[in-house]
Amino acid sequence: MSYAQLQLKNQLCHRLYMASNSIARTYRPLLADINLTYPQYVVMMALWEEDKITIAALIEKTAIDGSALTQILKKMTDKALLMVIKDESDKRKRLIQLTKQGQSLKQQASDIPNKIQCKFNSIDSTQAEQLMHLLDLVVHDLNNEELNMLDIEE
Amino acid sequence: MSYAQLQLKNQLCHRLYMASNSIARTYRPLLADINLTYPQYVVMMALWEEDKITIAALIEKTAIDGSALTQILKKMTDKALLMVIKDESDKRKRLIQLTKQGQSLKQQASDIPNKIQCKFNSIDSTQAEQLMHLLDLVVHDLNNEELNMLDIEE
DNA sequence: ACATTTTAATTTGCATGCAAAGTATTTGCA
DNA sequence: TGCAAATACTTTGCATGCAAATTAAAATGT
Repeated sequence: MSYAQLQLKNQLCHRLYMASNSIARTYRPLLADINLTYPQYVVMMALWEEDKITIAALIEKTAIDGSALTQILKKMTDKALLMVIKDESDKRKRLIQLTKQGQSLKQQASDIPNKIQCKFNSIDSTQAEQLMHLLDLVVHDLNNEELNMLDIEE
Repeated sequence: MSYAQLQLKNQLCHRLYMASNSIARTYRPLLADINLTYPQYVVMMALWEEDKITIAALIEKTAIDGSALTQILKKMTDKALLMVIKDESDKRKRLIQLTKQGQSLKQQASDIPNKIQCKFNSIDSTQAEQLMHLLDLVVHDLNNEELNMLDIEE
């Protein structure tokens, strides 16, 4: 009975770990068809929604780590999906802009959400929304915790 | 209105991506205190539950990728947390056994679940269970999908 | 104006996660 | 018996995720 909390089967975190990996594994072959990794796909989605934004805005929108993003953008530039442009009004900033090819990839990617959705057989849309809501709470709590700690230190 | 499914804010997968990363980031400093990474901690939890199991069993229990696990076990061996022993009855297999230090680390880790739980302020235990259940469904669906494909190919 | 601080990105080093290929062993079967 | 097929791992190569240190440029304070 002791240490019950240390049991893997009771841990929310381990569930998240497994689910996140499962999803990434599921996306990989689909994204390979259009020569993207999952984080790169996330970057593309962000840019398809709003093009020519700063790296900071991209970090905010995608939740991809900044230092990782630098490398990712480098590879995507090599693939001619986007360009990293200096912002002349503030030379610290960089603007990310899709190329024609980057823009046209949107059509080829348009069926991916459906293909993914088809794999969820035991979850209806209500449960999916519930799940998204709960995950938002998790993220909010964990990110807020960091803010709280900053408050305390001040 | 078009391409609504391609919007990040509507994607369950992106939520999972963010939540999983948030959790890992939250664990990191706590686990650093006992010199473990999150996957290493998962391995320890599995072994605290049941010691001297095969690598295959460890993969089954932890859901850590086999090739990654090989490397992880190597590092944990270097830290004298465990030993990788050849199974004499079947020389393909390896048995993983905790060292004294590995066993005693359990006490030092016993407060980590509570410390993590404390960070979840907006989620009660009912919601946590709900969340775990939904994540189980996700994992089940995505892993089953692979099985289904195997069925088809046969 | 000018030094200090803050911002925005990049670089570096380490630890996975994963697909694909490779290496022993053991099983299964003709 | 002997060899192909299945097992159980390991190795390799590539792409992150992240903390910490660095670099460059803009904002602030005096």
